[in-house]
Amino acid sequence: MAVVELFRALGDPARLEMVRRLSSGELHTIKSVSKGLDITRQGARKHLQILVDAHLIVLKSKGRDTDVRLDRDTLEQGRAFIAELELRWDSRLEALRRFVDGEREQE
Amino acid sequence: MAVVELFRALGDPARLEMVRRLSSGELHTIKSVSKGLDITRQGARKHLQILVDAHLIVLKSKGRDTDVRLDRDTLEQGRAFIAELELRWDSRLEALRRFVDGEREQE
DNA sequence: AAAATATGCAACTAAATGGTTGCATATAGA
DNA sequence: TCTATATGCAACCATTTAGTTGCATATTTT
Repeated sequence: MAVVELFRALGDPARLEMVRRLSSGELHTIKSVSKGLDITRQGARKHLQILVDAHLIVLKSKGRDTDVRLDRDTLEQGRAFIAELELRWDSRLEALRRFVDGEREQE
Repeated sequence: MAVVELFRALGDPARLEMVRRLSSGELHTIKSVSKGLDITRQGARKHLQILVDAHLIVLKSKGRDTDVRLDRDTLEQGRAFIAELELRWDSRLEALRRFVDGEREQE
């Protein structure tokens, strides 16, 4: 299930921060999105690769540097997955309510 | 940031399956929610503890067994976080569009 | 052409993770 | 009361992960 990889990719402070940065404001390169994370460039690069593998970001080489952009669709899949869980949960409560109502009718 | 823990907790096949089970249908105990996951009871228990620590589930001892229920609020926080990212992303595109329009006006 | 910049890739290490086995305990059922 | 069931807890192990250092390469800038 691809959504597991997605959540796993988001489940790290450095990577989540990167995604946050990418979601807003300026265009980013590997350099800029990695800045100030308190890890080496190579460390940051590994995190970026994990985000790539989870299809959360796309890298595009552009001359000397590499542009990084967020893949909104993947983000949306994650959101939809959670929404689905919530929906199932709500339906479950609804079913329970009906069950209880049914019980009452038996009285 | 608590949402990191949440995503990390969801980023494992066994745990995600547990959450899926909990989201729908029947009431669950530690036993039932762990059934058929191809790991030992103790292994499953560790996963459940991670879900507890991430506030995704709540355990409640009830006689011999322990009820497990999903915490919808935490799920919702995760969904809201992603929604926020998407919103920022969309605003960013919007700002870019306005920028491009501005450029045109200069012509 | 030389220097600076942005990157890639591989090898290595420490710590975290996912899993196990083994043993103890409390409640339910016969 | 005896047995079965559902659980807790700790120690241990293998693998993965997050991080590093070191070196190579391509593109800009001066």
